[in-house]
Amino acid sequence: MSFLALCDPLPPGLDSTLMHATVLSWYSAHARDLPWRAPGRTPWGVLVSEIMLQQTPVVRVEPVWHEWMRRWPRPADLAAEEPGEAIRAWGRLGYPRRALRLHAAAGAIVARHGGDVPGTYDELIALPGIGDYTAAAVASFAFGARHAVLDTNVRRVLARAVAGTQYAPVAPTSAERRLALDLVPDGDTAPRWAVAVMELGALVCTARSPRCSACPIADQCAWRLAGSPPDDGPPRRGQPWHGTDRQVRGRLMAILRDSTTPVPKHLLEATWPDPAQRERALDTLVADGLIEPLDGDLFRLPTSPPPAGQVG
DNA sequence: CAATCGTGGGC
DNA sequence: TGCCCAAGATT
Repeated sequence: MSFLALCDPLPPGLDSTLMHATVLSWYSAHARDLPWRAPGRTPWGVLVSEIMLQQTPVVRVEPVWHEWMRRWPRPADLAAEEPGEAIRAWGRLGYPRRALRLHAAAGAIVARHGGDVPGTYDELIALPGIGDYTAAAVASFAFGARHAVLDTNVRRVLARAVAGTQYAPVAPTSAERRLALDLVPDGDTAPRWAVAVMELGALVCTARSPRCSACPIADQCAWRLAGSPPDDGPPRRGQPWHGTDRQVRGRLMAILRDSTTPVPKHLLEATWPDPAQRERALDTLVADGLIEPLDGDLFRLPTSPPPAGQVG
């Protein structure tokens, strides 16, 4: 049983009121001026930003987000577009399945919700590509709901400040969820608290070299008060890259993205020397609905949505 | 539940 | 240079 699991509802000695005040004050002074946080933001803009930000840094997302908002200011605009155009406009953000799922989510928003992004967690998480984090984030940021918005930043801040460990567990635990929810203040401060903790993790309480000297809660941080002990958990495995199917898929997608006309298969052969692996990558991309095979050994980005239920 | 799924920048 | 990491979701 973990340290957190022993604490109900909050760890003894944790002054959550002080933590709220300190973090919220810090956020007022240091929050980044991001477009999806601007006063005129729409729920759709928030949703698009959250999907793009999954595993992708802010600096790379910003220009693509602007272009998407310009082209597809409402869910219905994207839904009316070919899925391949969403994939193309995704550019090099990575994980292009997100673009396909976002396109499918736009369709579902039109079909189920009259074209308006739904405001509840349950409705949001039912959309393709939206999981626990994104549903909570959109419900909170765009609609003011009270949720535990548990992303990698928040998990790291709470692991350090409250649990006293350098890193959060590999996967979110029920104890983490309960702690995060218990810490969300009541009333209309909830969404601001959520974004403030996230921002603290992104700018100060970073994974590798935390800037504790600039941290507003350094004097409350359990990890720091314990002498910043190194993580004692199992080593975190990095994902292999060179030689993997992901690398091959990436190269194939790059070619197809950059071509507005169907690409002959022989032009794809230059991407990878191993024919078997190349074929496998091509097959899985077709199966994923990310590319479309045509007669005559031609391939292109998809012009019509994959069969219902396939995107996911 | 562990594996899979892109990409590029910083240290 | 190679490794680690970035607002996860899905099966």
